Amino acid sequence: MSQAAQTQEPSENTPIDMKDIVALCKRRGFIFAASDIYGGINGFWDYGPLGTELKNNLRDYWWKSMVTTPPIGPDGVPVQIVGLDSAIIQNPEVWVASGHVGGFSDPMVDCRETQKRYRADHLVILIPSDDTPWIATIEDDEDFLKARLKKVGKGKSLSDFTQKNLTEIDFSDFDKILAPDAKEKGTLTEPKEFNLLFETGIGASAQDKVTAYLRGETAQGIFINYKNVLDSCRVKMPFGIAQVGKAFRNEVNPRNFIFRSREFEQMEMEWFCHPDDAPKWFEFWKSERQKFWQTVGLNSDNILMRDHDADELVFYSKGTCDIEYKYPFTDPDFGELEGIANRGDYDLTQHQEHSKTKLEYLDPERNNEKYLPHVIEPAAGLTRGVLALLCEAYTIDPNRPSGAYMNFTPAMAPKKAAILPLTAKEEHVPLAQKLYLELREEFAIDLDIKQNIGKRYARQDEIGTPYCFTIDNDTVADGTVTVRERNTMAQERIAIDKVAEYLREKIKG
RNA sequence: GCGGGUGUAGCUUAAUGGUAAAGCUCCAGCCUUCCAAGCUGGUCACGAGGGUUCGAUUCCCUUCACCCGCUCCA
Repeated sequence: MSQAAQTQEPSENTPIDMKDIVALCKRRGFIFAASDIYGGINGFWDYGPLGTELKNNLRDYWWKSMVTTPPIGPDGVPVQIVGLDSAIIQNPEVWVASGHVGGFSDPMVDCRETQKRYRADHLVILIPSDDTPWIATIEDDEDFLKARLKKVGKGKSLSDFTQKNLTEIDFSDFDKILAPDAKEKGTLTEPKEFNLLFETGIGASAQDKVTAYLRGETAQGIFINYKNVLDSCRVKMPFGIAQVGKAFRNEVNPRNFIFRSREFEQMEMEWFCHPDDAPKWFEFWKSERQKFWQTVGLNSDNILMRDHDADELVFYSKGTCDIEYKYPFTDPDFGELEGIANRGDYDLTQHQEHSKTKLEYLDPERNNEKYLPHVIEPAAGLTRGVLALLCEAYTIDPNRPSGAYMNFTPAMAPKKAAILPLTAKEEHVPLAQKLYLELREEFAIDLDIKQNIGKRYARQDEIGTPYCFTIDNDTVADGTVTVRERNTMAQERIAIDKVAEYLREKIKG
C-alpha cells in the first residue's frame, strides 16, 4: 500500500455523490444539459468534446467485439455477426407489430390524496344503488372485493353493487369514486394516455401528414432487415446482426442524469439460431457480455448478473438476464446496464404476420428443415455504459489538488496522454510540439503549454488522462521525457523515441 | 405525472425595492525546472415570462430546470 493511501484513504468507502460527477462532467466538457442556455429541456443531454470521445471509445470497442472480431463460439470457431444501420423512422406498422403502438399506451389515473398511480383499465369500480361512494379496487377477484367491502362497504354485500371498469365510467362521475387507500372520495384525476413513442409527421404539408414514430429501440430495425441480410450477405444459421444508434422514448419521468433520458443510444445485437440451440447461446452471450463490461473497466463487485424470475418475465420471453451496475444513485442496489433476453421467435413471428412476408429459414445443414429462428438479444445501453464508466472512474483523492480523478482504462480514456513542456520557454516548447505532432497521428492526445505544471497535471487527472509526458532540461540534454502516471502520480523517465511504443503497449492493456 | 425542496458567475458564498460584491476557477501577460505557488490585467450571474411599482434580483403569479420521495420503465 502506498504512503498516500495510508495517510488518507482515497475513495474506497467514501460515498460518491452523483452531484459531484455531474458537476465534473459539466466543468470538464463531458456532458451538458441539452439547450442549456435556454434553461434546459428535461430528459435530453448533450455530449461535450470529452464525453463524445468516451462514448465513441465504448461504442467502437463494442463494435469491435461484436462485428470486427467477434468472440470464439462454444465450438471453437469465431461466431458470425454483421453490422447494420437502419433508419430511425420506419413504416409505422413496424411499431404496431412490435407492440410498441397500441397495447402499451394505456390511460393512467393519479390519486391526488395517496399520490398513487393506476392503470385505468386495472381499476374495478363497485357502484352502489344508493348515493354512498363508489368503491374503487385494484383487483377483481371475489375474496379481494369482499375484504375491501368489509373495510369501507358499510355492511353491504357484493350483490348490492354493480361492477364496472374505470374505463367505462364518465369522468363527470369520478367525484363519487373512493380511490383505493384513499379516505376522501373524488381524488382520482382524469385518465391520461401515455404513449412512450415520440410521434412525428411525414409530409411537408400539415394536412397530408402521416403519423410516424421515432424508434423506441434499435432492435426492430434488425428484425425487419433479417431477411435482407440473409438474402444478401451469405450468412447462415447461427448468426448475429449488430446495430448501434439512437432511440427515443417519452419517459414519464427522466431521472438520474443520463440514466433515464428521452433520447439515448443503444448497442443491440440479435443472435439468430435454431430453436434447440437457443438455451446454449443464451448462456454463451451472458458470459461474453459480462466479460465485455469487465474489460472496459467496470469492477466485478459493481456488476450483477440478475436472472429475471418467472413472474417478472415479459410474456414472450423464455429467459432474461439483466447486467446491472451499482450506480451511486442505486447503491447499495443495482440498476440496469444491459439486458440479455431469449426472445424465442416472438419478434419474427410478429413481423411475419404483420408484413405478410415469410421469414422462415431453410436450413440445408439440418436436412432442409424450415423454421423461424429463435433470437438471443444482448441489448446494452451505450449512454448507460458511459454513465457506468464515469461512475466507476470517479475516484475521490484528497491527496491531490483536483480532489478527485477519473480512473478510466487507457483504452476508454478520452485522451490517452498529454504532452507538457515543463515551462513555456523556448527550450522546451519545440520538443513538445514535435512529440505532439508525431503522437497525434496515432493517439487522441493533448498538448498543453500554458500555466504551471501542477495545474496541468490536475486538469489531466480530472479528465482521466492516464499518462503525461513532460519535456524538461534533461530532455534537451539526453532525449528522455518524464512519464507521469495518473493513478499513482509516480514518475519515470523514458527515451522520447520510445513514447509511442510505450503508449501503444499501455492502451493494449 | 403527483408531493416536497431549490434556483445570484463554472464553483462556493454576499448584499439590496434604486440593475449586484468577494474568493477559487477560467482567459491573457509576467514569473516559474515537476503536482491548482506568486504578481498584473481581463471575461462571466440575479433560470424564463408576466403582474404590482416611478423603479423588481428582492413582493405576487405562471413557467422552466435541477434535487428528494412516490409512480412509471412495455
